[in-house]
Amino acid sequence: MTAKPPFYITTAISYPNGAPHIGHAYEAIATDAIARFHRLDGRDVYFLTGTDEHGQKMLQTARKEGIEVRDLADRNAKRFKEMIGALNCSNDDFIRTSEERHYEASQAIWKRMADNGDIYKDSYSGWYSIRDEAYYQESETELRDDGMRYGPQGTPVEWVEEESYFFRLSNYQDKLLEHYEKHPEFIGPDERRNEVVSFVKRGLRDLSVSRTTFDWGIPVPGDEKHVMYVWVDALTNYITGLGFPDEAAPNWRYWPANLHVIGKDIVRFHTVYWPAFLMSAGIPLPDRVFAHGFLFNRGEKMSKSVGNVIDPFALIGHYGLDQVRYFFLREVPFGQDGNYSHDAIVNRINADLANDLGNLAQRSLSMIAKNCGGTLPDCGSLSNADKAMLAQADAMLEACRSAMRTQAIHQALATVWACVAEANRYFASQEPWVLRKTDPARMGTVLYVTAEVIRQIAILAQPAMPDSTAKILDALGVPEGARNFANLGAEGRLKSGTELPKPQPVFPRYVDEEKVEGEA
RNA sequence: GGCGGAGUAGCUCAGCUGGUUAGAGCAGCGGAAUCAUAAUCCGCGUGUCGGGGGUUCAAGUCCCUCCUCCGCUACCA
Repeated sequence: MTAKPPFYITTAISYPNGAPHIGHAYEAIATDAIARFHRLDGRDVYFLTGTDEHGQKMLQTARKEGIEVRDLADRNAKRFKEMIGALNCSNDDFIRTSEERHYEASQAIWKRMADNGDIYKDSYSGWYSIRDEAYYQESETELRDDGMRYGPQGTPVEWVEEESYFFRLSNYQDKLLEHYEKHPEFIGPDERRNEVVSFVKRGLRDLSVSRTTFDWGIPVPGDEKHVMYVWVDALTNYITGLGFPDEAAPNWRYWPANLHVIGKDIVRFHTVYWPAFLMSAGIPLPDRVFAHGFLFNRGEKMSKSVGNVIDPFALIGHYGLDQVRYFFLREVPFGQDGNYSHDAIVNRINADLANDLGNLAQRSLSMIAKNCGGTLPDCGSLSNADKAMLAQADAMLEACRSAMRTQAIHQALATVWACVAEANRYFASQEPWVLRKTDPARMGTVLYVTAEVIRQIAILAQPAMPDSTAKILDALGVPEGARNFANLGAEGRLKSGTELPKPQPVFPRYVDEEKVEGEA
């Protein structure tokens, strides 16, 4: 018995200056599915998610609401944590950057970078927009008739000079390029890697990593009027979560991370700044950073003004949690942008879940209940059709693994649903309802084969739909301890004679109540 | 402007290093069956493979050019 190999996976941490939205939910669902996949495949998985709570925007939001920033952080972080729970995520921890442990970790990595000579004090100046919380090049700004200067977002800017610590990012250009070269899998999808490489090739400037204009952040060690600017603070969460700087901590063995799942908008921070920080601090680099796309509601970007902001809690309340998880994972090629609409969700729920899988399980299990005394029938000698059906089911695991190596979750599910479709064809062509009268033993074999195929389908669909697949596996009499990928294939075949509970439909059809609410 | 990607059936997309009548899912139309959640199964596509030119015995697949769309082009996360 060898120890399970570790697998450390993270989501980006969410900025909780507002309520969680569908984008946050999507990232959490996808990361959870990947985590569950590897857990079922025999890895020792550690899954971290959380909130990134510092910065000026949090302060501004708190001021606007007339509350203390820490209270705002507490309130909203709680809501994000609730969302993670409501989505049935299997995370091992939920980190908040306002926690004491994170202050320790961030100051430790800062010191290591400073000890390595990569941090120096200088002054930072430029046209600053308070509203954007960003500096701009003079060329990006314009002087308008009112005598005020405006930034590219149309917000007023003012000339600011600020003392700041800098990180010598410029020293890491060659090292980073070499790393991308030697580890082509470091950035995914591939299109993102090309963008990053071309960005780094243009040359890197040193990075401002502290601020003195606000104090809601982690103090710079030895110079407390500075707080760390977002990059060091936020990215460090990935090692805080494992006990850094205590490298003897029990969870430190999970580092380096196998996978950081992030949105495409923060690719640079994770594939340029983060590895440079880690190199500087003498910490090994993560294996891979994968950027997913954005979700659009009927082709439109979600925005408050358009009024199409979808609350994840409302969504899962309306369609069902596993239905929503399945929809996003199956419908959107992971890594690309995706569209969702009420019609698209209903279509997936009814076609893939209710009609194809749910109905297949129900029709076969009902026959077993009615014609085989409620126990799993004997498996007689196998016909070529039986063998072909089982072979396709047995082959799913390798195809899914191959897809999941590049986070192609949608492809893994497509593989499973191709088997669902084949099982429906198999069932229809074998006509067990006819065999019931002509050859009951043969009917038993067909029902056995069908049940066995459903078993494997359900096991492989667990990462996407943990609760629903558990119900199916219960209905098949599969013990709790026999639901891992190790139980797939010929070794794990269903045992004839097992008593089965009375079958219950698992995936109800979604019936449109004549176009009501839920304008999803 | 520079670099990169994309434009294939009503919709969403597969089509690797060029080679039999260009495919899948969904939607649509017709039929079969009745075990099942009116679910399932079978059959049905005359698509200018964005436009034009070229290379080749042969191009959706290579080259040139044009059009359209998208991403990246550093410090909001």
